[in-house]
This record gives sequence, C-alpha cells and structure tokens, in this order.
Amino acid sequence: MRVKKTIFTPVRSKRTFEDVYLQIRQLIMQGTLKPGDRLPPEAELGKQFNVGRQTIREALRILELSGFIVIQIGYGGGPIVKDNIVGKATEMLLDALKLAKISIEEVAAARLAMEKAVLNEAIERADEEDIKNLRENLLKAKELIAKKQSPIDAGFEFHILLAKASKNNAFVILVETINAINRGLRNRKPPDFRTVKAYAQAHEEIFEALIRKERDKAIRLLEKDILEIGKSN
Amino acid sequence: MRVKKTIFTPVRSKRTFEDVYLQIRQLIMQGTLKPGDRLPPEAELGKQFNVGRQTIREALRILELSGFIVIQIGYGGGPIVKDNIVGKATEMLLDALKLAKISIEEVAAARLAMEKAVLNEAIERADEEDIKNLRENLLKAKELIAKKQSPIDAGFEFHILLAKASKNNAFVILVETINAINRGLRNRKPPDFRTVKAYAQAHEEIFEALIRKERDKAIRLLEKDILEIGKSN
DNA sequence: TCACATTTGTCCGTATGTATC
DNA sequence: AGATACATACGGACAAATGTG
Repeated sequence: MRVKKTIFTPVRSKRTFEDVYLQIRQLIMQGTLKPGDRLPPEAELGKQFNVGRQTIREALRILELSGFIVIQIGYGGGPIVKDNIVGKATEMLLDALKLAKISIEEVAAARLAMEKAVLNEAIERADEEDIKNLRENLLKAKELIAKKQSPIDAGFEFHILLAKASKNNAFVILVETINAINRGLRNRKPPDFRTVKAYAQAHEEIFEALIRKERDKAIRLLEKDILEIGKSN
Repeated sequence: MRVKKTIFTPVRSKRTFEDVYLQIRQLIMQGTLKPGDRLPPEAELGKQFNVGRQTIREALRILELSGFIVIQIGYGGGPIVKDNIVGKATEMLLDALKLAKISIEEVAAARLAMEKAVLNEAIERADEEDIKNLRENLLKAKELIAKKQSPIDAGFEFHILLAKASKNNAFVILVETINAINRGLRNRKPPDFRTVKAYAQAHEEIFEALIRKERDKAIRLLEKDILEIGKSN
C-alpha cells in the first residue's frame, strides 16, 4: 500500500530563479551584503551565476518585492541592498486582511490589546531619552495644530515611540505593522481636523499619566484614544 | 528656495509589469477572479495585455510571491487564483524580525499580549461550536501522545481555535501570524516530546478554565503556556 | 547643450522540461 | 508511447532612463 500523503517536503529547487533568489537573500540575511551595497548589474550577475538575464531578473523581482533590494535604472544604477523590509510585509498583511473582509473595529480591538501591553511595559521601562522623544513629539503635534496643519503623522509616531519605550523590538515592529494596517483600512477619507486634534489631546493625557506612572489611568486613556475617537469618522 | 523633501509621492508606474500586476491583483481583490479560477497561459495573457511574455512572467512572479496565485506547469496548467495569502505575509514579517535580530523572548511577550486579549474575548463569546472544536483538538492531541507522536501541530491549532472563539477575525490572522513567527524563530530544533506534552497539559487546563469562565485562572495558565514551558528548549 | 557609456525595461525567437491526454 | 500544451530558460536586440565628460 502506498501512503497518500508523504511526510516529506518535496525538494523543489526546480526553478533556477528561486535558487538565485535564495543565494542572494542569504548573503543579505547573514550580513555579507549590507544595506547600501550595490550588486553587479543583471548581465554580470548572469555571468557569475551562469544563468540567463531573464532568470536574474525574476530573482531580482522577488528580492525587490520582499523589500531586500531597490533597483535603480540608468548609468551607475542596478540593485542596491535595502534595510527596512517591514513595509513590504505590512502591505501584504494589509492585503490579507482586506481579502478576509476584516472590519476596522476588529483591527482596532487587536491594536488595543497590543498597545495596552506596550503601555504597561513602557510605564516601567521608559528612560529619560524616551520621555524626551515623547515630549518632542507632542510639541511637534502642537506646533502643527497651531499652523492649522494635520498632526496625523506625529500621532502615529507617538505610538511608535511608546513601543520603543517598552524596550521590546517585537512590539515596535508589530505596532508599526498594525498601525499601518489600521491606517490602510480607513484610507478612504483622512480624519478631519477636529478628530486629529482630539488624538493629540489624548496623547498628551496619556503622556502625563505615563510619567506619573498612573497605570490604570493611562490604560483608560489609551482605550479612549484607540476605540472611541476614531468612531466618528 | 526649494523644498528639500517633497510631500508628493512620485508616480512611478513606468514599469509595464507593475501595471499588469496591479490589474490582475485588483480583479482578485474585487472578487471578479475567485480562488480556483484559471488565468490564461502566459502567451495568451501577453496577447490580451499587448505585452511580451517576459513582462507577463515578471507580473506573475510578483503575484505568486504575494500569494495571489500559484502556477502549475505542464498540460492544462497555468496561473491559478489562490485564497490564503496570509502565509506569504507571515514569511516576510518573519524575515523582517530576523533581520532586526529580535529575540524569541520579545516575540513571546508580544504573543502573550495578543493572546491574553483573545482569551478574554473567547471566554465571553465562545459558543457550543467553539467548545466542540476545542474539545476535539485536545482529544486529537491526546491520541497523538498515546501513539508517541508529537502533537505540536495540534498545539498551534489550539491557539487558532481560541482566536476563532473570540469572534474577531483580525485576532485569527494576527495569532496565526505571530505564532508562525514564534515557530519560525525557534525552528532550529523542534521541541522535545516532554515539552509538547507539557503544552498539551497546559491547553487542557486552559480549556477547563475557559468553560468555567474562570478568567484570571485561564490568563495565568496562558502565561505559563507561552512564557515558561518554551524556555527549557 | 550635446554626445556617450552604462544599466534597466521590453520584445522576440527558440529550445527544453514537464504534466496531461 | 506519442502528441499536446504549458512553464522554464537562453540569447539577441532595441528602447528608455540616468549619469559622465
């Protein structure tokens, strides 16, 4: 009797461009290729890997979409190693959530769960540097409001700074991701000026509670910030 | 005086394959193309879009990496629309976390935050269907253990089932994602048999606390499940 | 401003491997 | 086993973009 489902994962390095992709990817992941480094042009890569230019191009497409490289055309251009690959992952997760028809409310609940934990850690671990950065962020938002400009970017940055104050880098990336998703899901209409002013106000209050280590109050304010204010728009 | 940083994002749809990618992507996102649907072969697509095969191929590479399609070779093959694109996003987020040199402990803390919220919701919202699924999951794990097989997959499924019981689909996807990341970061050595048995035991206790709606006890058990058990390996 | 070199973007033709009928 | 249909891969060619002299 034959087994229907093998427990082995088939070795499928059939496709040459995947092999090329994996080799370059590993060089980046292990640090041999660092951000800013330039890879040889397509033709030269083809010679070195001993494959056609088309194969190289498909490998570069994947590396580009994955966020590992950017590609400059023209004289002196070519593939350049990039550093931040979080953005691309976020875009794909956003697609996944859109396809699954997830509502903004559901994402907000998840975001709140994450940021509650962040705030809990941040209250304990925030140092002077973090406090200074948060204070500057609030100041920047105030100045923008005074100039009748939207402090929406500063508002997102506030949450990132909180995550950094938690001293947990996983929180930083996940808060970035989930905030970008939240933003992407409601991108049809940007929040009006009154709403973003309310955000800025809420952030100030959260900050005050943070430096006074008033944990419960800070959490309560965060809930208001994430769940209530956004509802109106 | 010139502004140094423009507020405009450059319109760069110069590349034809990106245009092709976006068109097909939109047809999938808006539901015109459904999972299982077959796209025309490369040559035919080239004719319809009025572009060369190479251009089509690069668009297909991106769609494939994004998880929108799979490609079958041979007679009657070609691009086929896929449904689950979460897996690909997870892989990329995993890469991002690896590149940022995030530790398992940091990810575990984030995972715990998310799953605490999940458990809180699940205790309130779980219906008979959820309870039945969880019970079957625990039974399956027990059977595997009796056969001296590792119930590790069932263990991950337990957490997914909890997320489903929360009735929040964002939680489902995010728990899937963060658990896969957790798994990916410690993939060097799979947990030993004693450890997975401890997981299964912890899951049983969490389930008991869940159906009795003993919230604090359930949360405490979850903390043990996520933070302590894994530490040994 | 004007060539010129370099590099990506795109197309075409062709050959090979693979899966189905 | 042979024919068919498809992806994979190679090589050559030209256009477009970009920086250099």
